[in-house]
Amino acid sequence: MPRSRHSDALRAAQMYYLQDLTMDAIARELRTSRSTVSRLLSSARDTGLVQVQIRSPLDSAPELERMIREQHNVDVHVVPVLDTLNEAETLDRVAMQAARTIGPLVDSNAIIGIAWGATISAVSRHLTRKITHDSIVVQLNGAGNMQTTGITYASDIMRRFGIAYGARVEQFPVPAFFDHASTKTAMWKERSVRRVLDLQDRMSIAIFGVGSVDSSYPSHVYAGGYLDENDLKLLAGSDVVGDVATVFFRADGSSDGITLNERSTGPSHEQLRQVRRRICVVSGASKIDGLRGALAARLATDLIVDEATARRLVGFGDSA
Amino acid sequence: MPRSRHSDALRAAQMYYLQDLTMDAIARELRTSRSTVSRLLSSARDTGLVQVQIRSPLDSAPELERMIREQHNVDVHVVPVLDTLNEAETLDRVAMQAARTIGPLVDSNAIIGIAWGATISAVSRHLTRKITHDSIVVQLNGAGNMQTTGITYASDIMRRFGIAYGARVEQFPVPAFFDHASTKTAMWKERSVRRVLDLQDRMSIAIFGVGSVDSSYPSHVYAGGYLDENDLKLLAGSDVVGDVATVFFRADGSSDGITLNERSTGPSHEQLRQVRRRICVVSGASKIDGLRGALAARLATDLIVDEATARRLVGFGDSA
DNA sequence: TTCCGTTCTGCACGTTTGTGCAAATAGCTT
DNA sequence: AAGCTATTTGCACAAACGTGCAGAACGGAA
Repeated sequence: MPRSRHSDALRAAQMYYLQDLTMDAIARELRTSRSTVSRLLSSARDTGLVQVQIRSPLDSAPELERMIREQHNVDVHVVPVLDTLNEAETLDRVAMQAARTIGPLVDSNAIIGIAWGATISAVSRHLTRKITHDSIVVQLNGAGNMQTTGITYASDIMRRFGIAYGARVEQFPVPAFFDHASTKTAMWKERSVRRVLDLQDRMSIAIFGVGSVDSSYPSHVYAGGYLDENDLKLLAGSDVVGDVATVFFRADGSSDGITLNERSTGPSHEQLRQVRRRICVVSGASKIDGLRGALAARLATDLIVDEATARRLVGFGDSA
Repeated sequence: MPRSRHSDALRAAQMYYLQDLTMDAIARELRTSRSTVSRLLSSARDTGLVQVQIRSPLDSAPELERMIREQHNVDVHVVPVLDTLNEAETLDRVAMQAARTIGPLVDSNAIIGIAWGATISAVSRHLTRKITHDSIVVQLNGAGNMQTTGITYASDIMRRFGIAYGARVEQFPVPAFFDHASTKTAMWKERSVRRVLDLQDRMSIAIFGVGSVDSSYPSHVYAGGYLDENDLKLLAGSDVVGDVATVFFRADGSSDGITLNERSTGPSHEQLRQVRRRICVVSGASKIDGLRGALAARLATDLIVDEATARRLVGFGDSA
């Protein structure tokens, strides 16, 4: 970047955030206008030059967070939102806070696995930039369905992550579900596919939402033409409560004997649990059953969740 | 710490910094006035709940920083200041930025060694709080002189560090220099003194300025009645250019044969070099000779310095 | 309970900051 | 060099913010 532009942004940021000067004073030192300084600072913020972090000392964390942390053994971030907000607004705010919470966790040489979905799509729209080296963003599960190849939707998400972290993007150009398990077996031996699977094996961070069967704001998976009537009947008959990356589970976290999973392209739960950092983003109380299942399956090490859902999770529906 | 006050500050901080809401919107959600939110946020900032960090990606660091980093093998933070500012203003801004730069380096269980002096005193006035557990702040060198015990001056500095990091404070109630080296030898065997020396041995962070002999803004050491005429003559006759924690060195970093050091209560350079993180704060171009010596002696791992002095250090006195 | 000292709150005002817009500048192409 | 487009700049205005002050709420002590 224009050498002087970037270094001015750095100087301005230091003076503003570290020395408490006003933009006016900075403008004079930099011999430019105050508005330019305002813009320099905002560019410093969203190129990740300035990093704002909120560190709630664990021992003074609110009751709610402590309870979830202990009951489910996850690092939890409760996003404060009025429970009167509608689902879309809540999602937006959860997504924004999630994006900023994820930022500091991403490092150079990371391999970041991303599951597509409404929640993660929202997150991808709020990422702040952070320059890393040799990071890779890898898609966790196929996005094709009967109508489309799903490329644009999923790849937009992937691309945004790639841009934000300066990372290479590896798409996964397969359908979400194969029609026949045998096709999957065959494809999984193809070298082009293996390359992606190998990356998934080595990923250091996974980021995903959860699908919930009874969600009133239904996940793409259940509504978007990924499954046919037969599949849906199958699901209904097997106590499935939700999915992570199109791999289904029951309320107790188990997933053995769910035949649909054999045709799914997402990573098995066992494989997912190998990942050091597994970040689950959940917004909306209707996902509560799916979330419970995912936690029971120990799929997440970190949970970012709106306050109302967090309350439901520990049992009390209203005030603190 | 009224439970609700602190947790409101946390919520407000999350909404403001992580969700980009305005204070007005936050006030409505919290059912309070906007001004209260403003105050909540500022308390969140200076209790360390909100941490602002500036991370200049090393490879895009300005020329100046890179040169110093390579020439002297230190992690350097150049504080941007107009070179037209007077010494006092420069000191203030360097001190503020130093305080905020040090913050993130302090962790729980740290043993922090502090040298008193005009520079560190200024730093101590700008520390932002950060809650740690079981940290200890230990004084590196005595502050007594012929007129006073030096207790109040040095202990104010120490106390401020202690408060900022919630750390226990260990003073060092000895003079800056003994009149007789033999007294030092004797005292160094006393258990009350040993306790402090043992802490110094185990310190994980040391924070100090440098004294420079020719400083036009003379260090306390050279002006404050710590040394008598004889001592000063001794110094003049031995090529001394400066000191760190009242231990002197020459331009090449050597300190052998400087007899005054045998009576000084500060840690030997050898001992200081054992410390993992050694942060040197320097403000004012008149300290350049002292700084050069300190760097030659490899006393610092981190250097925080004003821009004008940094320029002099690498040789070009003016513009970039 | 009343009293008094302390802390907290909201208001009002002045200051600081974000941003649409038009002019200026920089970067390319011909 | 001229011409064209894409950025960048400063201005002016509106929005957002910090803070002194006076009154309210709180927390003991008598």
